[in-house]
Amino acid sequence: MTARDELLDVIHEAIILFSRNARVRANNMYDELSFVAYTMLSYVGTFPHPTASDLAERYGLEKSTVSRQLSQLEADGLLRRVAHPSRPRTKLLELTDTGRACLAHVRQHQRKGLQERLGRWPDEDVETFSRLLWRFVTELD
Amino acid sequence: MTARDELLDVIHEAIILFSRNARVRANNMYDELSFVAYTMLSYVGTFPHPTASDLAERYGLEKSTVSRQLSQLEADGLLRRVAHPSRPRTKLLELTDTGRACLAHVRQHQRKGLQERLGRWPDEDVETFSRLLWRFVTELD
DNA sequence: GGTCAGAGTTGCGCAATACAACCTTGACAG
DNA sequence: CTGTCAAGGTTGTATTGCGCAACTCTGACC
Repeated sequence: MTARDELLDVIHEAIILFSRNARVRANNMYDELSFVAYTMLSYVGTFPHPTASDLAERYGLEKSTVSRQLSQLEADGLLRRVAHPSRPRTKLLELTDTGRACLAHVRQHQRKGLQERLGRWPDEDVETFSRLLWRFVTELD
Repeated sequence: MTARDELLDVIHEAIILFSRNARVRANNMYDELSFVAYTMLSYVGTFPHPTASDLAERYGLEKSTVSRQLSQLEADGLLRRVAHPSRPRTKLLELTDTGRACLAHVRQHQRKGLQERLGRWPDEDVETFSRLLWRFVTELD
């Protein structure tokens, strides 16, 4: 086993801890939103007027899954599905005011949590970590 | 919003992608093991003769969840629950030969996958990423 | 001897997800 | 003009992972 292999194993174990962790902490992210709910709201907040299919593609989910999640969010008054101006079967997603407020609130909360977690990290490490982590998650061909 | 806040937001979005990703890829990790199954086998492989409670604590899971997963693994012939020499109600976990082989196989596969994903990363970045990621996931007080 | 704590297991229910079947409507071939 | 098809979603059904609460043992301690 090469030195690089050992690094890969550390990364792999870290991924597992990471995922478990995320799953556990996910559902009390902030007790107004579940992990999935937040994920979707956040996407709509960042890329205005996406379709359900966009979401499905981005996160590798089934369209049925996305559909149901969106129904829930709509029922909760956090987003709307509005008709596409030209394509009739297509619906565009947009946040309601409540949704926007809720998102901002949770984001604030998240940022604070991360800040605490990285409290003693020097800026330089945070910068490096952010860059490498982002490269890692988007490195999918 | 400070520069650090922006980094935190990148990290946060990366975490989301990461988790979604992990969840999706998790279940066809290698079609012999589920994500949870692998997680537990791997732990037993690394820290010999743990108890179910050790697993629960490590991964922040309910003991009931762990118990059921272990039953499944035992039924599949991948591990055994053997009596603790002195504490009667306690059971120690150990891999069967099949379990060990299966674990080695999946690990090999994982390593290859990671290697491809990080193919063009210089050793130095892999080293840094490994170190920071590990620090991050274990930074939980 | 009676209560208690530790380690697990089981009953029950929920949430996220996939897969497959279906609906609706525009587009395009003949 | 009609028939087939693809795009975008929704609904039926089943599975999986998980938590909470109740329960079972069994040794320990007062």
